[in-house]
Amino acid sequence: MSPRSTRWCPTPEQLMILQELYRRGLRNPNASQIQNITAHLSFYGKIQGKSVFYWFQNHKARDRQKLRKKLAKELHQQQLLQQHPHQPTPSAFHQYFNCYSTHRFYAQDKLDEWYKFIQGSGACGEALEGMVKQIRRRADDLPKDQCLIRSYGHDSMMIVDDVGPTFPCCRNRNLETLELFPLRSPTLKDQEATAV
Amino acid sequence: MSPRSTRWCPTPEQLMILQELYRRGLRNPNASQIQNITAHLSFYGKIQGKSVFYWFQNHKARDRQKLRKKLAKELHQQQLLQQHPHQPTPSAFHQYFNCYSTHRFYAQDKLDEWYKFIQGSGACGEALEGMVKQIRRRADDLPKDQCLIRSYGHDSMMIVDDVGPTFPCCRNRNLETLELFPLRSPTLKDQEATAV
DNA sequence: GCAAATTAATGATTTATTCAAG
DNA sequence: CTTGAATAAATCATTAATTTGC
Repeated sequence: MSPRSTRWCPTPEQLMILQELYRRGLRNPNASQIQNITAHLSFYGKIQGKSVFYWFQNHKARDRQKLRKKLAKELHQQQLLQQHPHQPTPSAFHQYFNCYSTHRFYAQDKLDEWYKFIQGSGACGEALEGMVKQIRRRADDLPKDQCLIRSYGHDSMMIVDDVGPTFPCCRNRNLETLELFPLRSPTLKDQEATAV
Repeated sequence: MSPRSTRWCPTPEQLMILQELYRRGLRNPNASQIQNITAHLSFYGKIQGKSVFYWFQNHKARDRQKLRKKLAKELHQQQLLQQHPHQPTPSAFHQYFNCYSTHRFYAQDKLDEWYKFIQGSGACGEALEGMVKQIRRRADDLPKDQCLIRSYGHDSMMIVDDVGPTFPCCRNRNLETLELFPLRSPTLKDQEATAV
């Protein structure tokens, strides 16, 4: 690890300003514009002109990329619908399972549901294979009666509940056992974050 | 439709335990930690793992948010005192705009007034930024010739309604000009305005 | 005092960003 | 550069708390 980061770390204010400028349509600031913006932003924290330049480059690129992906996906969805109007499609599965990531808690029966869904989809692209593998991997090292897995997607979900009965041992414990919880000491990242 | 509550309502004991864990530095409990905590907490009342997960997410986020706001306010206050010793401060604006427990109806010219005030305050705290965002968002889908803005309490939320020809003063005004108000300072505004 | 109206707080969800591995 | 995993931010929704008008 390098002792000092050489990389620009935008403050919330700086980010807000940049985003606002972008939102209003600024895409390719010229030299003097960059200078001006940099001057303003430096009020909120150390910053160089190149950072402003890079920020707009990156932001624009990623914006476009996102848009392209979205359109491609929609198009693909439509095509699939036309071809196999009543079968679960890979992209449907993708939407269902893999849109974006969040920590969620799912019970075993939800897992089974997913397997069925994958099977029913009749699809076996690489993406689905990977997903199946992931599910299996996760499921394998989970307890039988309740599981905690990482999952994705929009759908409403089954949550592991009633942990009580499954842990009779805890019933008689008192608060002292809390001492046993492995308390993570704040990481550097956390400290930075709270120090902002 | 379930008539009963679906949302976890922490008991005082549960809350105390969670807060204590947080105080000791626990921020992102992993799966097994969550399971453990849930088991313990279920001794004091019904609770699901996801609630523990969410609690830490929310608590951490709101903790940071509070801290950020405080720091930003202090910093901003200082800056204002140094730069514009006799200009309206954020708290003055807050008083002006955010009187408790009133809802008032404002016409377009009032909106303009607010923009000017915000502008004049030279302020750029989160609260003001949020307000500008709100105003803009609402204003965007308003009819061109009339508007009605309703403001609620501390949180500076504004809701815009269409109320028919009640405010003749607004009839000929046009919201587009709102977009042109400078975000932070005249120079910035000029830049992006030309860039659009 | 009380009940309706309204605000504030916070649980729950979704979306965006960061970060690192391949 | 792409992708998956982790986290943070933004937002939605419900409940608790507060205020207000009678």
